[in-house]
Amino acid sequence: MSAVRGARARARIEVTAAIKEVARRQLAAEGAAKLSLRAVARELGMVSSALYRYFPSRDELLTALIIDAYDSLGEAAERAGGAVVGAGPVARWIAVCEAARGWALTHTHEYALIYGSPVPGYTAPQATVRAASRVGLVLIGVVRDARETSGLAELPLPAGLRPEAERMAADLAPDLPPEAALALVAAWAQLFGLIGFELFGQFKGVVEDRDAFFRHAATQLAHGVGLVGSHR
Amino acid sequence: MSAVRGARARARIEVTAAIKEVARRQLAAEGAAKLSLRAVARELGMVSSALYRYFPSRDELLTALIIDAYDSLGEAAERAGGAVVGAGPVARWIAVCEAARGWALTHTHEYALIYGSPVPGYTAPQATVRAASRVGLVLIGVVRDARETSGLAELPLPAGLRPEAERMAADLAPDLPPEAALALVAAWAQLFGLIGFELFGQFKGVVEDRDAFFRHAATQLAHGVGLVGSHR
DNA sequence: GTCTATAACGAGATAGAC
DNA sequence: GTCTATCTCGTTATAGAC
Repeated sequence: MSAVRGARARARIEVTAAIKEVARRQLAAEGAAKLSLRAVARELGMVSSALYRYFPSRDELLTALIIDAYDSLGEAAERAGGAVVGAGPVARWIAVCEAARGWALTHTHEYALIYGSPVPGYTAPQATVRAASRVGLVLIGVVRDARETSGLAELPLPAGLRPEAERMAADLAPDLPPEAALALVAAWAQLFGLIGFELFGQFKGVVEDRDAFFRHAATQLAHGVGLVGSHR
Repeated sequence: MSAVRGARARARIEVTAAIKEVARRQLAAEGAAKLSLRAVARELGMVSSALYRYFPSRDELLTALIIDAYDSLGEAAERAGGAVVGAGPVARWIAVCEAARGWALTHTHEYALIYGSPVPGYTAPQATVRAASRVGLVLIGVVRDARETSGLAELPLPAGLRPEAERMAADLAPDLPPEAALALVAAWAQLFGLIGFELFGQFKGVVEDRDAFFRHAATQLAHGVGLVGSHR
């Protein structure tokens, strides 16, 4: 009985994974807007109605793909942040940024899914928020650790932004000073500006040595959030 | 004869404009991936084959929309940069950034078209490059002027990046020091990271006072490219 | 209980004959 | 330029296999 349940559960997991894999291929070929349950079913040798046992709607399949993408990126960032605990905070920051960029370069279409144009007619449910925040949390962690070891540089905080910055800090990192939370959110967005521009072709004809360019920009971002010290 | 030609030319311009306007509405409703000449024709009461007299293919229509979007954004940035010539360089920089953000907030779908995920199966032709560079040129102009008046702060230039930075400067702004060109390209990408995150919903639940937040981030970007002085 | 297959719906796109 | 026949799609109801 429980063995049967186990077998069934295993089969279910496998089919679910196969569906998502094929859907990701479709994503790459046709884009998220044209992701079609029928085409996925066809490629799997199933009938479209059978997919509804696994995903109650096309939008739920999209949501699953989005969450998977955020988690995959988040895991890459977390791994990178954990692998260099011994190094200085700037080096750790750069490692996390480079992990995010590396993931994006090897998962172009999943990146487009989560950070590119919204899919028309689809609105991301609350369920995606947790996964979406993972990279940001890693960056926060780097700054938090740096504060305890090397210390943080002084950061500006315009009077008008103090309430906003304090709310941000309360929500995201209660142990950090508000100006650090503020700078972190900005750096977080700017990081993905760099990655997106490279990925989506805006650097064509402009930036040649993209590895070195990114490393330098990431270093500047690190300084922007108050990290200090050599990046070696 | 020439009057007829004039009338014909005028009609052609009007129809072309109408086609693009309807196409932009489609862009908003269905996304660029699903932009269909047939649907545009239907909405105009024309037959799809008639559209081919104006745009030889769907891709050419897309290209026209992309160039229009870049030009519209570029014009907004240029106007903003020109309107505050008297002010300090930081204020000018912020004005240009805010113009870009303002345009993006009021032209969400056109923004998605040019800075969002690439349209599957479409590759932008060389013809889009000129229009795409306009915002960047305005930012370069602000730094150029600042260099002659208030001067620029010192900027870092890692040894390994010197060749890249010199090539950038040669291509984009031969009168600027290489480290300024480097910082400008990074700031340019980061600016659109901020705008894209706000537009595409990444700031939901994170940034509340978005006007003030953006102004602060833009100020930091200004400092990042070496601009100095008050932002009043 | 859990799954897959058949068939159908209403809507929309598409190709080709006329 | 119009019409029609044939495709696609998401989704549901239903019936039967394991």
